[in-house]
Amino acid sequence: MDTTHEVLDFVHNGHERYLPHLSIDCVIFGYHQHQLKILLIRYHAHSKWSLPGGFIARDETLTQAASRILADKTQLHNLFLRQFHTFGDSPTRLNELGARQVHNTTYSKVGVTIDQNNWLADRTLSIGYYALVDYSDVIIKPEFLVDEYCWRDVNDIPSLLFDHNEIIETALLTLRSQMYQQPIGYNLLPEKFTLPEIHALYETILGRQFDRRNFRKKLLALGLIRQLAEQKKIGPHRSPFLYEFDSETYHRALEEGAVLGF
Amino acid sequence: MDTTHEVLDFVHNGHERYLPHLSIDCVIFGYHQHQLKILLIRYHAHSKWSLPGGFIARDETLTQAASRILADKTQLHNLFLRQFHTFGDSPTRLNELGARQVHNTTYSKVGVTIDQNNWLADRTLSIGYYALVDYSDVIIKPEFLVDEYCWRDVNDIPSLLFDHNEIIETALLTLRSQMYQQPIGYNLLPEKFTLPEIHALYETILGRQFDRRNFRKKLLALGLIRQLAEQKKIGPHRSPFLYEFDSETYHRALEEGAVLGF
DNA sequence: TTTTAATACGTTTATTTTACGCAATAAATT
DNA sequence: AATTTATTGCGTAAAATAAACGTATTAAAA
Repeated sequence: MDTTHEVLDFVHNGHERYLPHLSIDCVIFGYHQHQLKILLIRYHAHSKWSLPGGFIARDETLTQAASRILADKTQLHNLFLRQFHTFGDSPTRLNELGARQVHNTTYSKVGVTIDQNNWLADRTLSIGYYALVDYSDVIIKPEFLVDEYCWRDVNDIPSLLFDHNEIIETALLTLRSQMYQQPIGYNLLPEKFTLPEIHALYETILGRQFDRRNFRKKLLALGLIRQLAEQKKIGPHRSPFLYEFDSETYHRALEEGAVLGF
Repeated sequence: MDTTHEVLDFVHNGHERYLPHLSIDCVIFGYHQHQLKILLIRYHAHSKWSLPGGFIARDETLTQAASRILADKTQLHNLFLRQFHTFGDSPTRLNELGARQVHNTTYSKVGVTIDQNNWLADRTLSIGYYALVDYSDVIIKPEFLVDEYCWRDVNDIPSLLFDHNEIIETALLTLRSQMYQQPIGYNLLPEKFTLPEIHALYETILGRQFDRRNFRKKLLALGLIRQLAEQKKIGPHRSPFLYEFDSETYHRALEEGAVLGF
């Protein structure tokens, strides 16, 4: 939606294309060099930030909808994306009047008022998805109704609209718990990577430290990674070896789980 | 809904009370004496069985809706109940014509046809919840539109309506994975229970064996259970001691997780 | 050549898990 | 009353895993 005309059409006829009462909210975790951030957006004329989200088209699957919304925001495809919870308990979701006021602030940009009968004024449950991206790869495409974007550190999230703080909390718990069981987030590494790189990835996402030497032993023992003959040049220090994933073990671990057990 | 009149009102005016496009499906696991079963229902005039489910009232939270639906089916309250996934990918959910035919078979009982514009004919996503009950406690209340009920062993589930087989598969995976992390299912035991009782509970739900002696050591080491002075009389064999939960450790384990690690 | 800061590749110790052995006991059987 | 049977209680030894840590190697700069 890039023009006033498109937004007006969405407000008045969106319910023909999208399912009402349901939205998707995306917690997009952005990892880069020892930092884990979340993409937030600020809708027009709002002071509070929100999670990026969208609606489910009537003719697409739920997974397609989530992928499309994620791709719209990041311009990236085939990202790691997982559903984690559906939110329908918060008072801010039940209070239609409050939700309508929030929408009216946003849509004031196109001079339209969401009345009680508008489909956007309905009570809406939200299906939460989380994604993992390298935030240095993301190119934000400005959206008509969004004033600002930012990457905020997971430990420094401000008070957000609706129940979005709770959504982030649940997403982070899910991500961390799943990362202990499955080889998640490996799409954040290049094809060939060094031990310090994958080590930093784990430490950052899980928010704790791992002994370098035990970490290496564990991944090798699980057969998840394979050491290559090549080394990487990294400035003034000893050159670390490059590793690659053993794709068979990797995919088996994704399906059946491979307990890291640190 | 017990009468034709109530059903007709539901078909024609249900969208005023309930959110369209969304349903809740409940996988009700029934445990009893070394058996784990799932409650299935057969809607009027159908050959295939389904999961029990329902809709979300406009003025209740998602959790309230799931609890209400579960209580309606089992006549039991305060059961262990958890959301596990929202389903919106299956072709049987996207194909509105197919879904409408299924509804028409059911509602033929009251001589009404669901037309294309009826709210029940809309595409519907389903939020999956699972519950754990002692099936010997359950008193099924007959419903007007349901011809038959049954408890089927988890290892012997027939082909069900829509994507309900997939929903059960996901529920079972979730239940088992969560049971390794948290003290789940303890509401299936009496206040004071014996080691063989809790041992059988774990073996049955997780579908594998645990060494009796190591199992006891583990639960005691975690501080989850406390041995009492009392013993239980069990016919012709040695009297087992009774145990109770340490409620502090128990609740901490529910929140923070306590890895069983067998 | 020495220094610095990083990686590589161990070894040792502690802890946890797994596999069993065997005595105790309640009631039925001889 | 002793024996048998099926079960529970409690322990120990071995194996596997996790945690802690030592030290040589290496790349480049001082």
